[in-house]
Amino acid sequence: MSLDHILLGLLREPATGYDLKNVFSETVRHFWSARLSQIYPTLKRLEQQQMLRSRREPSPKGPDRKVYTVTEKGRAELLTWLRGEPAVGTERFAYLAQLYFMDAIGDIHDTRAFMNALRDHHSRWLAQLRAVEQDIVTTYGDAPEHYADAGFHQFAALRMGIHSLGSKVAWCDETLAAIDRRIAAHQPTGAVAGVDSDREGGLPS
Amino acid sequence: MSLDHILLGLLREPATGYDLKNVFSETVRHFWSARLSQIYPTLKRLEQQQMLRSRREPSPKGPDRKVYTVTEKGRAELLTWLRGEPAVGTERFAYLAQLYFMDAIGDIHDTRAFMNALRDHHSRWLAQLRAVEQDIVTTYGDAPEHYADAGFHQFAALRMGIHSLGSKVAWCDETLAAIDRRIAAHQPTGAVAGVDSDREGGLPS
DNA sequence: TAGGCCATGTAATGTGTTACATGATTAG
DNA sequence: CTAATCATGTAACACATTACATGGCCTA
Repeated sequence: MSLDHILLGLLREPATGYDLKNVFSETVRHFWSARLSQIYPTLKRLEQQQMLRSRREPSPKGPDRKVYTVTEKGRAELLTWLRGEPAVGTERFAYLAQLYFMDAIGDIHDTRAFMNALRDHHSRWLAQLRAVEQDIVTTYGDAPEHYADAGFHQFAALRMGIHSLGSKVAWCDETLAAIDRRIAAHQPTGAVAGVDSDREGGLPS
Repeated sequence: MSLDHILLGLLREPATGYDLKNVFSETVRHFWSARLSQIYPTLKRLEQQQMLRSRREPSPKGPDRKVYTVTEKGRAELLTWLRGEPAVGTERFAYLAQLYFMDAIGDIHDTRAFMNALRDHHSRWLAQLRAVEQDIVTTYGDAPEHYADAGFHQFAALRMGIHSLGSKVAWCDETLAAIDRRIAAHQPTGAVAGVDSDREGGLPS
């Protein structure tokens, strides 16, 4: 149900599906992904449910714009969601699933390459978030407690990304180091292949 | 597509849907969630696609068990997925979306309660993972580079959870402290309500 | 004139959740 | 006798992705 609420939240001011997609890719993308082709039907449905209202406007460039506004009912729904419990427990990390089963390949070098790619991905993303943070701090100062309400909340969400990605980069480094020790420990002794590749050798739950 | 692959990965040994659900809730649950009612149809589909094969067996207790085994095709599919790029970019944090828009409530105390609940959740979960880690270290030693292949990979996945949750607890603490400074800065001065609650006052992208 | 951006969507398919339905065995 | 665990699923609905479809305006 969250895309519904995100769109309601984003519609502080009237906007079109296209506008929302742009705002999305500038901000919300850091913690949520959605395609334009999902946004349009969702807006349509929210209008049917009287959460939104729309009017058509001519556009300077391109076809008519369909501008959406939140109704009272929509705002009430947004507030209900915001006042509810934190929506936890649905996190899914597909790449962790890959790592978890990666012993099936039977070559630790594949795992190394995988972790390297992950490190790279996370550290690029972290750099982006840090740049956004720098902009904010430069413009608004480094005391978020004095930001406007919206800014304060948005900054807090940004900080979570920075903490979280930082810890993931650290984890990648730790794991890469362990992989290297593992490779070093096995390679030079000329150990018999398969000695350690027992697929039954999992961990206890 | 990932539940498919997770089930293929989990089926190192033949097992039933019910067995898989149990293993799931003991291990994979840390990074993926799925209900039994999703597992059954998925197994059925994988069998139709010749990734799995099944046979019926009488059960000591309860109805017949339907035991699934991975076929060559299924194993090939698993390996293809494992050798692919890390599956990143689909992370969704519904609670961050809530926080991001929470200024709409207009009361920072709601945000405080929210962050507190979040801290609580994350620190409980962290404690669980640390307990699992303790068990492993006690049983297998503290040098994961010497674990068997499967254990090594599983331990690495566990470590990511510990890093990541630790950073989230730290983030909650940082944010709670900022909230408290914000409350302290506004409360005693008797500032005019709304002075800081300009909903236009977001952050630049 | 070619490619990108503005701006709208639909159709088909795939994935996931919730609720419902059944029934035997075992431990307290 | 009651509740938990074992063990199977279906049906309806909700949510998301991919591919397809259209077409004008602006810039290089």
